[in-house]
Amino acid sequence: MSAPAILHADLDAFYASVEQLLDPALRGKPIAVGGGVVLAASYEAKAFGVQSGMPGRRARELCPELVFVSGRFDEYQRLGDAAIAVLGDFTPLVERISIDEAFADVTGSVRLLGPPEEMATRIRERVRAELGLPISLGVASTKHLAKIASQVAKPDGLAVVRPGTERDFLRDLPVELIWGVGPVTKARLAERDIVTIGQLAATEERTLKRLLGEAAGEKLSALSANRDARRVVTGRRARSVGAQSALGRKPAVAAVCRPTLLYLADRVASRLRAKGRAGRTVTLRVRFADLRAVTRSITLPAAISATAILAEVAVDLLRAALADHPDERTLSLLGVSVSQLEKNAALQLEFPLRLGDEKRRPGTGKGAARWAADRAMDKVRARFGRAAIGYGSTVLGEGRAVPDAFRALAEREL
DNA sequence: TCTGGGGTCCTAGGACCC
DNA sequence: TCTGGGGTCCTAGGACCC
Repeated sequence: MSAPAILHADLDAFYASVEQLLDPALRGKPIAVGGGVVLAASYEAKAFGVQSGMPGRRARELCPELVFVSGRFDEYQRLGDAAIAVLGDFTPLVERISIDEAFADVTGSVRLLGPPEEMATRIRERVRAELGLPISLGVASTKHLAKIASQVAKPDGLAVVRPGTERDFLRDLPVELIWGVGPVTKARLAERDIVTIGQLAATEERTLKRLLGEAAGEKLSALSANRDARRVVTGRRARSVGAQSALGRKPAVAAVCRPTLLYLADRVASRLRAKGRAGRTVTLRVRFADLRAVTRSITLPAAISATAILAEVAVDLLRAALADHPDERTLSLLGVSVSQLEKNAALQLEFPLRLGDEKRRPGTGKGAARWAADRAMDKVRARFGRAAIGYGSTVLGEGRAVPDAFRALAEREL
């Protein structure tokens, strides 16, 4: 077997590129997808400093001629899938990271399809010819290097790190190009005058562990010295499911909290049911007016996926969180997530509704009735769409910052 | 110039068990 | 009885990524 050959593919300014593809009038112009918040910006807009996550007002200040488009989320999904599928024509070992990004291990395809660099070139040509989209590729012997290479290649480029040149390639790059080094770690390293990956590699692992913790120290020590043993993994499954909503500034009263938690619980629980999964740990996230966030969680004796039960647990957790913060009476965000996922959704039929309740037989009692009601609602939605029937969605449906269709794009495969 | 939503992984302390 | 050590689970918080 020849040297490992890993590709990392990354569609450039993906949502914005799709909009410019579908509407030629937008090409060459600074555009942003979104409105209240910038969900994505074209390269022309980025040149003005416009970034995703930025408030729309701020973006307009930076770039007065910025064109806002509302977003065609079904097209993003379709084209993202199609681009990743091109990788699948070169190897079955494709690990999708997000809607617009994936790793591919082409080591086993070299003999049949040629050098990895040629495969990368053909992938870029095909995505351009068949889909009309720019895509950047990195080619290297590890995931870490391939990912950095694709960032270096952007926009619309190809970068190859040849076997044997890895350490040279890394030496003068800034530490923040390492996957997992963000602002905090960067600052902590800078205090020790560690700025480049070469300097990081020259630092004792002991020192890094003391500075950054056991796991982070070990990881950075390995990555900086080009010891990346991670394999490309197909079919990764989500380990948690969540939903959250920014509220602006809302009083912490039942009239606000209950419908919001019901809506969030419904989003989470219906996703779980659709995949025949359920989870034992429920985590509630609260952010107060000052943007300080706290979480409260509980691990249940059995996994759940019924909307009403999840909502009740979330309400209880919120009560506990508010009791611990009696001064905070204004909320800016609520979130609900479920983890410790299990395969069997039917387990919840035996879950007692209240602590101390006796065990119910499967198929009887309130839990079963609620589950059956949820299933019936799921079926109506499958035929007529999500808005046809529901709990809190109509309460919050209008005026929220981000459309449900965008939320769905960020969801991970369960 | 603190801004949206969906995620992953790590740490640290406490409870509990052997 | 006291002391020590190891392991697992749970909870809360935090850094980071797309």
